[in-house]
Amino acid sequence: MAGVVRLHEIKRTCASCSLQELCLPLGVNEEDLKRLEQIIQRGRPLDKGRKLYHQGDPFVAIYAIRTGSVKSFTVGEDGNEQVTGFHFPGELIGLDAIANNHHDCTVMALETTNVCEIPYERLDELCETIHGLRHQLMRLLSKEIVNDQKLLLMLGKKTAEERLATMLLSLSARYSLRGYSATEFNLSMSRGDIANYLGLAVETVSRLFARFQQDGLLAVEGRNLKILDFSKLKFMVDGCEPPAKLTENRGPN
Amino acid sequence: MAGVVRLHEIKRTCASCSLQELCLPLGVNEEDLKRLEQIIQRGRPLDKGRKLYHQGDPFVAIYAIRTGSVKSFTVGEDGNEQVTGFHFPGELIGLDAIANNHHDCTVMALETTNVCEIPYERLDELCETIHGLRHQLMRLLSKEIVNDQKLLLMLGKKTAEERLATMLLSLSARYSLRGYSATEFNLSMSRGDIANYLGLAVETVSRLFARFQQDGLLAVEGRNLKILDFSKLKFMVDGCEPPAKLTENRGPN
DNA sequence: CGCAAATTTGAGAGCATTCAACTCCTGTGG
DNA sequence: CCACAGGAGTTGAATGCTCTCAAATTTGCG
Repeated sequence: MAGVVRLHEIKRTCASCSLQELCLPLGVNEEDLKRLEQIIQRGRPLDKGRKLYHQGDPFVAIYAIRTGSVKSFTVGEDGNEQVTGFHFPGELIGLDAIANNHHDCTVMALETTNVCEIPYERLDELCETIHGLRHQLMRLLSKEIVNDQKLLLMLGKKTAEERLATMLLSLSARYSLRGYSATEFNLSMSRGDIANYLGLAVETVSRLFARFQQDGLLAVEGRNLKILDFSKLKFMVDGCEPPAKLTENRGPN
Repeated sequence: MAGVVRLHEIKRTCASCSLQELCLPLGVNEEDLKRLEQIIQRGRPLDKGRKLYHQGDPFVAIYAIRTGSVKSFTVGEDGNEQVTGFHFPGELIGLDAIANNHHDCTVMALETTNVCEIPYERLDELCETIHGLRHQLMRLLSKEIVNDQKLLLMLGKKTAEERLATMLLSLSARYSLRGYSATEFNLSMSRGDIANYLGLAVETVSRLFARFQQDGLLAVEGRNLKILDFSKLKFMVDGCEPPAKLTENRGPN
């Protein structure tokens, strides 16, 4: 319906997409890629605050972020939110819906965001014959499990300080992978989202940013962030000890 | 090598397995099931404390618990453990290894445990032609993501009390699904494992058990557990409010 | 039976939360 | 252009939940 003006941008193909290597096409040959492209739909941009899908929505498709960023969160029966993740270009979302045939979380745009919609049934059909695609999809599912488990480790054991440091380094690494600066970037999520995600109070996050800045680790100005001391941040994350070689004296096997 | 005595037990088939409906075979027809069975290996039982695989081991197969139970845990660089889950008959483990081609956690038997070993490459081959199998595998992967995210919600926001209540109810439901009593069962994991899993100190868990018992919610005696008041436990888990209908006055979409 | 590990119990300390007030930023309407 | 409303973010003070340390007690197993 919209003008044809930036059709070239909207109809961008996987083959020409810079995110190929992070996304579903990884490991799929050129020919098969064309078949994949045929089932992918690219709608209009999602404005900030708009939802891609709601918790409870029937499962129809999975989505890849093309530009922008989103947060996903679940709402418990008691009504309060838990942010389960932030997602950036090249990342696949909606995979949790395969289990129960409906989405278990809501996904909301943190800024203007473009997504690729991949109807699951048709993707599944393609998986039958395209081995690489099948495997990459599995890998991405598996990766999400690994990620969640890392997050678990974090929420279970780490202090507020360690949690924030971990998140900042994760963001930095992800931006870096996508060709952006690893040291300076803009947070697309609010302090509230960060706090919720990390299982902390907003005030605590605010105080931590203040302290990190005071300690010369960061330069923070609203949502603009500059990392000044990577090594100290990493030091926080790893606990305390440098990678010591543990002499395993545990049981057999 | 072992005697032929209980061969009938060891060579038990999927078709005759009572866990069929919880496990990989769900949605696979009889004929295809035979093909699946052919690739599955059932080794000797794993004694308590033995490890099924180590963090870092190359990825060869996924496993289904047949009898017994296991815990899975990751060891951070700083050396401390995080228990990421407990697994019971019918549950598939090792799925996290698909992502990076090596296991990201260690799995240890909590009691004598039998597992079915399913070589991944051959499973993948079967997935090519057996649609139901492919879909079930995806579902199980997805389910694990959903589970982890629920756990995240728990560790992020809940109090110690709520965490333990949540875990007990989860165990109860799982035992019940497997045909055991929902109200009385034996914990195969130590207090330490529980504490670690829930992100609490051992002492806290111990005190909670004492308090729950004192409040008439449970009867605890070592690892034997009887749930006396389900509704109160559920009440704890849900936060506080009965399923109130929230008048959603949020944004559009 | 006896040691070692697991569990329980007690007391005190600390980190993060909660409550409260205030500032800053943004967008809207006069 | 400016005043104002409202949300987002910051800062301060006090409470409290959970942890840590310490020691007693029980359980499991050789």
